[in-house]
Amino acid sequence: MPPYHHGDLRRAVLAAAVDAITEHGPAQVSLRDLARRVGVSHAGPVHHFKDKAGLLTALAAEGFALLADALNETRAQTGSFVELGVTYVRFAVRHRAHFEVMFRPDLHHADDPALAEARERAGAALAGGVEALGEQKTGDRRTAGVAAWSIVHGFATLWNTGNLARDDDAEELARRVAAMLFGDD
Amino acid sequence: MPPYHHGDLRRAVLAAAVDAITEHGPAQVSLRDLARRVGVSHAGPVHHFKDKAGLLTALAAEGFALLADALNETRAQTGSFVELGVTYVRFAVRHRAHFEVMFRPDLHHADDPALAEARERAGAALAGGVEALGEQKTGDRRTAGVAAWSIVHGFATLWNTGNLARDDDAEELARRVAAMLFGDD
DNA sequence: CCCTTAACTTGTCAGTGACAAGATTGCGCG
DNA sequence: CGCGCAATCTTGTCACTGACAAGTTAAGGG
Repeated sequence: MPPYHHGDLRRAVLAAAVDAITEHGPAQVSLRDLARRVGVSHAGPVHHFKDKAGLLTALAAEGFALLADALNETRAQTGSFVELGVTYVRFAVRHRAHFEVMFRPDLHHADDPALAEARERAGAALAGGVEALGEQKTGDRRTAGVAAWSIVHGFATLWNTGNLARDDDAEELARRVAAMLFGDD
Repeated sequence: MPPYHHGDLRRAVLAAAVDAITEHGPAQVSLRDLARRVGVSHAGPVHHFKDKAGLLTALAAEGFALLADALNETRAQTGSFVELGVTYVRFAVRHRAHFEVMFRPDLHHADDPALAEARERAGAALAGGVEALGEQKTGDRRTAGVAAWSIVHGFATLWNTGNLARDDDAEELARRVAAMLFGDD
């Protein structure tokens, strides 16, 4: 007989959600299935997330936080924009479930402060990497930032949706693609 | 009393789906709601699409066909890669519902031949635009193609998910971003 | 030791996707 | 002209889902 109190239901449900989404995509996960996986009654998770959207919002926030950490780490280590882009792509591939939920605002509670803050942090980390590029290469800095984000985000999305040939290594191809944007810095 | 046979249910349901997805996102559309909008019983649409996934697959195929047409048209008119990219973005913004479904393979019947063929056609149109670029600019042609697709797809996705500032004009900003990839050709 | 409150369960309701079986209609073919 | 067949649509049903309401259990501060 399992104990009445799970102990760390919130974390367990989030982990189960990652598994379920990785297997079947975010569209087909159900709160009830997650509850079953974790071994808890069908309304258990509701207490922690309020909503299905609440669950996915929490997942998205966690994802942005993880991304921000990863970006800041490679920024501290290399200072290279290309490697920052590779980190972005690596995150998207390795944390596919998080990544898919992060950019699906129709599944979120748009006003969630934790989500907004985490998103902000990740955006700043990415923008900081573009700052490091010389002025002559980037032209307008804001446009350069949008271009940088676009190319790595697009690559990650296309890779994850199976639109790029799978015989390449994602990171290696991403490195060559990112290098095409701003010379090879 | 409406007639027993609708006449063009397939087209009507697809159109209703576009409206519904534009309003509420692809996650919350229900076959039953579409049936209601069109004025037909809840199982009517099933006959034409078999599945919910079948409906979305048909929508995606229609989207790829429209995109291929648009790309081929501007390719015939300008031959400029930048304008091809702008066309890609314009399509994504103007046909948001189609675009969202097109790149969500977890909602499709992956083996649908019509979808594969339409996707093929759009891919070829895009690749053709990159061919036109001089060899010295592109380096490896395959990598250049991936980079081109990535940057316009990423921009379109970020714009549609509300991650880019809305005070810009999408097409104008997209033009500047695309121009950053291969000089300004 | 109590009692407040967080954590979880049980029960229920409307809405959904899928399927089966029946009703209606248009159309080809004799 | 009319008969029958197949496509189109309807009605009925089932298991599953998200949301909510109300009850149960346990933990921890006073």
